[in-house]
Amino acid sequence: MYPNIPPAAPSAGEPIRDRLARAAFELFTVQGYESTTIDDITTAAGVARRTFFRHFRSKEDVIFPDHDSVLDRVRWYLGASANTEPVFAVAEATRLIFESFMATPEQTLARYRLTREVAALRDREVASVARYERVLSDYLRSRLPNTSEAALAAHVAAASFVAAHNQVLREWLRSGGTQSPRPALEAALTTVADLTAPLIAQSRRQSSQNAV
Amino acid sequence: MYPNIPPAAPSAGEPIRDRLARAAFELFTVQGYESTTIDDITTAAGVARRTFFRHFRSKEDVIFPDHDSVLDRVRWYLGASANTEPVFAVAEATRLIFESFMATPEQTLARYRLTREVAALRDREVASVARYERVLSDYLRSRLPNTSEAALAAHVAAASFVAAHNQVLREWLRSGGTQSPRPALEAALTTVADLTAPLIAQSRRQSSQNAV
DNA sequence: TTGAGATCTGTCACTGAGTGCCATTAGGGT
DNA sequence: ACCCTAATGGCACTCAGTGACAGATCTCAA
Repeated sequence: MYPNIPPAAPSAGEPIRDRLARAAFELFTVQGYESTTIDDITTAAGVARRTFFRHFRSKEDVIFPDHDSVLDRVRWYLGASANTEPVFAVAEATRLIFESFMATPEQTLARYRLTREVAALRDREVASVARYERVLSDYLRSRLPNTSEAALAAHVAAASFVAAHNQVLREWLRSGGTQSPRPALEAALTTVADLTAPLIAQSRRQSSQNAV
Repeated sequence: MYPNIPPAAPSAGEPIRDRLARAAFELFTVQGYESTTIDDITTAAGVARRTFFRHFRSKEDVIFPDHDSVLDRVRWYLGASANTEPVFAVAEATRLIFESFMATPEQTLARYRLTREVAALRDREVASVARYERVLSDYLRSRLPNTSEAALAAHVAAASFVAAHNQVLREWLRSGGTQSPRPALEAALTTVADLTAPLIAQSRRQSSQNAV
């Protein structure tokens, strides 16, 4: 005799974490994010309510799976790029981020549809992006002299790369993920690299301290 | 006979909304954000719990007062700038945003101290900033041809101005608000304007459609 | 002064997210 | 069979946020 009747949904040897994520996505898209409770999700996945919070920190977390691991990979790459041209390294880091979204296109698309409608999820997405921007600007600052001009250049360059990334990703998402976005990404990265390279180079040269 | 005994704290004719905000700031800084409940705030302000949510949408909202009205002012200004040079208008809009923070310096400083320590508040701050960036890029897009190069230029320029704004504000906050940040802001705006003006100008010229 | 209408507040009950604690179960190795 | 560990179920609890209703306050008009 089993303590729980297994759920009707197909869920053979699928890990509980995946079952929860799949159930959550389905319910969110069908009946909306706010009107889906954790109880709905866990019931659909055939597990106890408490188990949900052992796999995801919050209800929002089930939508944003592995930003942390991507962040770690980006940090690791930049940590190993101490002798690379800074702007080149940041461009490559941006590619890493972009490819992490393209690794699971259908999930990225589903998340995009949700974030367009739910303000809380949009804000969460924005917060994740800000973390990437932070990693990029921290790296650039580490490669530049400790002046406020250099700090400004680092932040502007990081923000520009992230903006380019987002713009290409958004356009791909809006198109429904039809064509490959990589050529557009390369074009955007080239534009931003050409734009920011002089700014970074200039702030590297001057050891003359700060401003105003 | 009064239905409630007035609280010990001085709170004569002060509007309830201000009483709540003041009590919240004090409690947050003394005993931390998470360990302060709405009950703590309303008890300190001498009002009912329900009243808090009539003045603020959420617990976080009490920290971020009037972003909406600032957004409206920025939108209004940009709406009236249909004949201004786009980059100049965005620079002026950035000044508007910056001055809205400088209008209440001590509150801006207190909020900064809180956002440094509480992740939820930091994310909220980031979301607010993203809304400003959105307004700027929407304006730029409205002033540019409908090509993907122009969209990219608009987003990169908007992100650059916002990054410059944030960098100057952060440096002023870190310094404890000692000197006037306006010269640094002007220098940063000049840098970013010089950087993005060619990008915007180029995307205005070409009516040749899109890329890739 | 009085009364009608609108606005604000107090009170209560409720939903739902998230946490702490403990018992139970499953699996793995000895 | 026996431990040991990790994962799950179940329960109780705190707290944010909302809905509904009653009471209080204010304004304006007659």
